[in-house]
Amino acid sequence: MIGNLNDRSRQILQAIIEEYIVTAEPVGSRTLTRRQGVNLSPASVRNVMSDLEEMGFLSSPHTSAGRIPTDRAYRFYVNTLLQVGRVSDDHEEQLRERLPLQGGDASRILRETSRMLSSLSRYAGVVLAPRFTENVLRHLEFVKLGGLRLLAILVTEHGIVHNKLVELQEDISGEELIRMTNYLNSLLQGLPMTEVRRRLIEQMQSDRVAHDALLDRALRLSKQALVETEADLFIEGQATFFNQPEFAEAGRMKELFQAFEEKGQLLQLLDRCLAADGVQIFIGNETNLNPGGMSIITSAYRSGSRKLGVLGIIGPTRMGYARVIPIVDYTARLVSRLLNSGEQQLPAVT
Amino acid sequence: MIGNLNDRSRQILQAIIEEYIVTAEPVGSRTLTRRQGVNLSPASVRNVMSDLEEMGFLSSPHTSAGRIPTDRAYRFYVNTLLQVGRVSDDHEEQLRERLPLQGGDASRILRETSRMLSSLSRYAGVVLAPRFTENVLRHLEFVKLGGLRLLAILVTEHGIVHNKLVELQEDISGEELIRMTNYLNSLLQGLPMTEVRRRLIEQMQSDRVAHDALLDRALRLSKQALVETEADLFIEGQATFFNQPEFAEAGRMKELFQAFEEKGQLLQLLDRCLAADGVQIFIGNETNLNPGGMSIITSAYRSGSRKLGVLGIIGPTRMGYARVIPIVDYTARLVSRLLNSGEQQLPAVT
DNA sequence: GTTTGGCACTCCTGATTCGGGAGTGCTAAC
DNA sequence: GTTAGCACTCCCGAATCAGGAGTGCCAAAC
Repeated sequence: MIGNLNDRSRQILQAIIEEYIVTAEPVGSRTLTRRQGVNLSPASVRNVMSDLEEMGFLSSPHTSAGRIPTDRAYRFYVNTLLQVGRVSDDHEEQLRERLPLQGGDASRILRETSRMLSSLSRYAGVVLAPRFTENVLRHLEFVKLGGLRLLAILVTEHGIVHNKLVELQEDISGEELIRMTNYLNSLLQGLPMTEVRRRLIEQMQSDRVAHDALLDRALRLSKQALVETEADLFIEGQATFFNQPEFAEAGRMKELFQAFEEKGQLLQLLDRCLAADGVQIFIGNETNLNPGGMSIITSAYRSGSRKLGVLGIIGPTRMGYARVIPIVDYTARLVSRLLNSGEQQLPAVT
Repeated sequence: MIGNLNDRSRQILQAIIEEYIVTAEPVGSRTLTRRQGVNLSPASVRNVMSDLEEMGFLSSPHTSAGRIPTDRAYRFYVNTLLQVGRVSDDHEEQLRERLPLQGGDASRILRETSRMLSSLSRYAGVVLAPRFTENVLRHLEFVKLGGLRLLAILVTEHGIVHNKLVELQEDISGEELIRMTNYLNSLLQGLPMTEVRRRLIEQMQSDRVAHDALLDRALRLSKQALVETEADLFIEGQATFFNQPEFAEAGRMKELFQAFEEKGQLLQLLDRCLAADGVQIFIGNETNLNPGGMSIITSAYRSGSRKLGVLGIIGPTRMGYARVIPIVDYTARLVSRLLNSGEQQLPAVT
């Protein structure tokens, strides 16, 4: 049934969608004919619109209003009508210039990415930081704090730092700590996190460890430190939703912001996005987000073939897809490069 | 002029404020007399109200509406009328139970604190993480990432971790790195950050360093790593503002959320709060926040006599001060204890 | 047979009107 | 000093109304 549209219907559907994206008002036949590119009488357009409505591409808020596109229409639009261009030179320049933050560690770059996504798209930007478990361990360090508290610091390949507090039952000397750290690093460095866990358990049963209480303790401590933490999620530009008339109603807006604060739904959705390749687009109800009427456009950033995380933008379903898709696409590529190589133009140190 | 109020005026002012805090509607003389505790006729009340208005404690939105308290009234209320109780047992229990997060590092505890502040007060919670510069350095570590990138990790006394990326001009061996790290730690550990900088510069001019290129390099690297980062600020429960009728208007709400996203103003304000002792209250315009009509109640959390950061709540000026002040006060004490000693009930490790 | 003009009808929207309610200030009586 | 009474003000919500934009359908035109 989809795609079962002749040229004229497509043209009109496209015109309606694009008009609606700009005005946020139901589009009437008359309005449409005034648009450049539609050379038909209102009555003809009405016939086509009526068909489109029957096919589920349009709906009317009430009898004598214009039509608005359904989720299905947007889906069709994105899949077959839309032609995506390249990112504009200006946007490209801004991204290349502002993303490689001076002395920025990975989290700061990701947060700034979220800001940039928002400011360029004029919707909200989202960046899901690399899942801890999907990463390669670069370094493991224990730092003694006051009392019996020990801070475990884990650094992944791409400079993402995680830390976790563990409480000791009995004190440990500085030398023991160093020995532990050395042992663990030689054991675990360079392993993907998924491997790390396995290696720990394996090692616990080895002879060497059975005869060395300190090593045993080290393994148990690091197992503690590896408990998965909640994923970091940067959302910036939430306030852009105040510009969208479809969220003008206070109740909707409240729901929206509560969803943003809670993050659970969003994390789930972004996990789905992470699974797929290339630019992902979820439209309206496809997102399963609670206050409906939102779409999300994402792309994974990666290191070689391994996906690190996901970034993109969230806006109303009535969104400038053509404009935004290239931004997301380009940003994902750029961030991939930034996190991987030393492309950052940092002030060098001798 | 302030305090120049007889008993009856005070009683009435208090009644008006408390009524307005609950209803968010201008309070009329008639309404007030129906309130328990006011045994006067509406006409008498009107006389008093008229006086209070002239003194700047009340204002009327228009001729025939009731009166609403001015900032000045709230200030008077907070200073002299209000009697602050203790935090409720239930709240105390919730805080003691949920704040010592399993394996939570300091930032997670602070974020959770912000959430708790919001959920108990039903306003927005804010927590300003310890300023880097106000802290004592516990440990300094360099981790080599891919290429010539080096990740500097700084841990403060209370387990706050900062990290910064620096780019090397020429490669460095693992051994050299260890030597560097050892040297720096022995030099800087235990020093307050303000001292650290001084010590670095002092050391750079010493004989020992002049004859050892590696040490020189180490000093320069750590100087880079010490560039101040923006302070972390956790705001949770922003959506509570949707429940406040005075922010119902979309324009105000938009301004509010933009201010929250931008954080600059808020940081400034919290810095002011950090300067003072005990529970700080800024009312309405005293906050200098952009969308007016907000108040903030804060208290510093500390380590011994040194203040680490500030936490509190932000709500509309029309806020349940009596209810909220004890929450903020207690939370600040609790967080101070949590960050300082090993009071956290973590699963122990042998 | 597609396209189009015409027409009756629907429904939202914004402006206007209007009465009730709540509150005020003033005055005079207690 | 306190209070009852009274005239007046102003907001607020409901009701009304006209205008505009849009629709569906039909019949004529191409």
